[in-house]
Amino acid sequence: MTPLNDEQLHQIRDERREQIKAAAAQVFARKGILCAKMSMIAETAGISSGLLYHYFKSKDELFMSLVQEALDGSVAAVRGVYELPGTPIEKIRAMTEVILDESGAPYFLLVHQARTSDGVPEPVKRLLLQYSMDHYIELLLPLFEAGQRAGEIVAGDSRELISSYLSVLSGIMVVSSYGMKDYCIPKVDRLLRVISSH
Amino acid sequence: MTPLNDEQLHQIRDERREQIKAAAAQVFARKGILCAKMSMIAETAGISSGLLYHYFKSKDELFMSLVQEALDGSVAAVRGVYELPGTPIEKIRAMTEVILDESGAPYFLLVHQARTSDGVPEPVKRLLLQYSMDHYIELLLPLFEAGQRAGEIVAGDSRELISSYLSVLSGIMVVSSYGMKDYCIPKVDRLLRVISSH
Amino acid sequence: MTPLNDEQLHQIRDERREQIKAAAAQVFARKGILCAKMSMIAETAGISSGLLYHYFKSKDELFMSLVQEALDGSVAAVRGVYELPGTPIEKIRAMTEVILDESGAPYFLLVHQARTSDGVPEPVKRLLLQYSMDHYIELLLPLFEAGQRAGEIVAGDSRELISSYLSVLSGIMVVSSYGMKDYCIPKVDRLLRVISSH
Amino acid sequence: MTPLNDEQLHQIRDERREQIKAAAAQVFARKGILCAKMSMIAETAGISSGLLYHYFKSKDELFMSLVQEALDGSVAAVRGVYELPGTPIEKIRAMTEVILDESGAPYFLLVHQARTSDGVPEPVKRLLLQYSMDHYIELLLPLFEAGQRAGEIVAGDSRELISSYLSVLSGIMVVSSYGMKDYCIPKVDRLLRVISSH
DNA sequence: GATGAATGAGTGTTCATTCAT
DNA sequence: CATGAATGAACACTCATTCAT
Repeated sequence: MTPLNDEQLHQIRDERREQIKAAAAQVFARKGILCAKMSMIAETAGISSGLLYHYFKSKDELFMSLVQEALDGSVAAVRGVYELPGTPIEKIRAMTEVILDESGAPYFLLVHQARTSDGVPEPVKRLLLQYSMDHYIELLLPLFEAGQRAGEIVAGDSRELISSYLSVLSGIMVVSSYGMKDYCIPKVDRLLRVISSH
Repeated sequence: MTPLNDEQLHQIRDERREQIKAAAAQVFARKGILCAKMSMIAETAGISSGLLYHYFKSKDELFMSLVQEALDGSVAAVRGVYELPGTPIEKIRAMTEVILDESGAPYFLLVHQARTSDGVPEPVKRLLLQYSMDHYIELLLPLFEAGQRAGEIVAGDSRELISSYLSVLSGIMVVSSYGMKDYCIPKVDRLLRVISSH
Repeated sequence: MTPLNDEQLHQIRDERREQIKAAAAQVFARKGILCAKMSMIAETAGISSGLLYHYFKSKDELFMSLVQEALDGSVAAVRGVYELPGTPIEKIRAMTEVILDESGAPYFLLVHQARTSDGVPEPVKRLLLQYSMDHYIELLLPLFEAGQRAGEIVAGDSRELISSYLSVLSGIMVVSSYGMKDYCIPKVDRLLRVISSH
Repeated sequence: MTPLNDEQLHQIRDERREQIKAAAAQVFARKGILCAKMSMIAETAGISSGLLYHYFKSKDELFMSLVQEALDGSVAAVRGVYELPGTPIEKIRAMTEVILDESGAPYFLLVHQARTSDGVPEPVKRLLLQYSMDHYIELLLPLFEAGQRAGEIVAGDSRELISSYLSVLSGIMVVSSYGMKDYCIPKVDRLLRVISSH
């Protein structure tokens, strides 16, 4: 009796969800929650605005699901640094390249928007508290300390060093995420000078 | 009962305009054009929203006049770097400190918003074309080249160097402009490592 | 694999229609036309919302078919009062009990909704004109007049008496139809006092 | 400097609020919260829909303020019964006349809608708990008991008697509140028969 | 026959802007 | 000059209805 079997239906739903999430990530990243229009997300995704609500209960829920995913991904990416080959500074260089690789830009901006915009729903705020910058600093601490011991990274307060480096990277990501020619993404080697002992 | 004379009226008018612009700069910087509400600007300025329209024809005009001012100011500030005492790198260090000094943050953010937000009125876009990053690069070129000749600044493509440095500074300004504990403003010395030859 | 024959199809169709009408009566009675959602009717009936439209062209048509049925049933019920055993007042008492018996409540409410809601489609309005309160008064007139002649019912304008009694009954049905503890259904004897001569 | 003085402003605001409340009472009473459209209230009040929101934060708040007022008024009216002249049954007759007087109908319906509709905001539900039917029964208890002692009111469970009478009255109000010729408001004497000992 | 994905018109609400005072 | 009441266009979200499968 069922005209489309469960598997087909499931596949359609999944595809649509991904299609919507991709469109939404782009729009939210650029505009922030308040300024992002659902109609614009729908248009970007190539669907009617009504259909958006078959897949996500509300703008807030859609935003939250994206932020959740971005945060999970970013933690995984940072954790993954330990699997990379090479000395500490080489690992950091590889991680930096991954971060600056523009494919992750929308997600970076998304989290930035979530951290800095008004109108962020309360559940997202709670989520962000769990993924504060300190969280990332702790994740990277062993790596930087190893680098310092190896003489590859300048001596000094490691947490402050990591915080500075991440702020620089975040800043670059944010300003360069708009596809504007005004800002450029510096070469990785230049950025590494901030922390390397040369 | 005595009607105010022209001069007094003019003075009131000027004071009000400044009062409004200060409030608007703050609100626009934090929210972007689209999300900044005229009512919020009025409230911040301590006046009625209706009065806003006696002084500025529209939100767009108000925004544009602020961007104009911020751009003029930033050019003046960058030009001023040549008046600062010391060697090239010392001048750059001083300029960096001024930029990162939070007092200039609202204007910086304002220009950033103007460059990256949607909904920016066409005249503002034209304005920004005249003040592209290249414009600042040209202004700073003699200084950086002098620094390179003096051996204070790493050798290499000076334009690319300046562009990278400005992007890093801009990024830091943007991410740290929200008073969030997540991002930190690195020490100036750390940032200078990006360009200095040590 | 063997396709169902016409008779079986017809039977399925009829069963479905009844299933839908039962669900719809319940939902319309509680919410009114405008607030009743087709999705809610579908869910109550245990079918997909799309299927609703195989059986009823539109919400309005579904509503109208229910109202038609409820009106026909109510006329039949009132006509049936003459078949009941006993004296006029005993017949009326029996009828009152049937009316207040909650099993008929959904249909009663349905007609009430049809009479009082906005958004009632024009054809339904025309239908209701044919089944005005006067129609019921005429049906009951012989019974009440017999009661008056028998001294069981208070003397006076019989039409006004019937109208008052029906209004009281309708009112009770409506306010008590929500399963709320705030309103109670009075004992039949109490209500009969309105018309009985004691 | 202030162009309209506070008093004038206050007066305009009060007038508008009353104008809106009158329109809203009418629309809410007829349609219930969910089906009442703010645009319709605005139209009924003769103002733009935007202006509604200068005076009431939301549909819910508007609804609640009306329900609050209606409940306060109804309690005051019932309490006022003790100030009326005459014997207990005469007081009740007077009170009944006041209730059935159509001027209060919209408020009656409003409370009815609040008690029975879906979509009633939580604060209103809490309000209604405080003004349950039991509340009114307690208010009227001394009066009915006095009537019973005086032999004017039939003996029996007074609370049940009051509850029945109020249900009958409420029902009449509700069904007759739509300005429909189908239902009539019975004469007060007829309704009093429900409780009087004759 | 049966499903549920898809659409689009309509509703509650916000906000830039105007205007009477 | 100054106010805030008033408007209307725009946006988030809902729901009757259609249609491919």
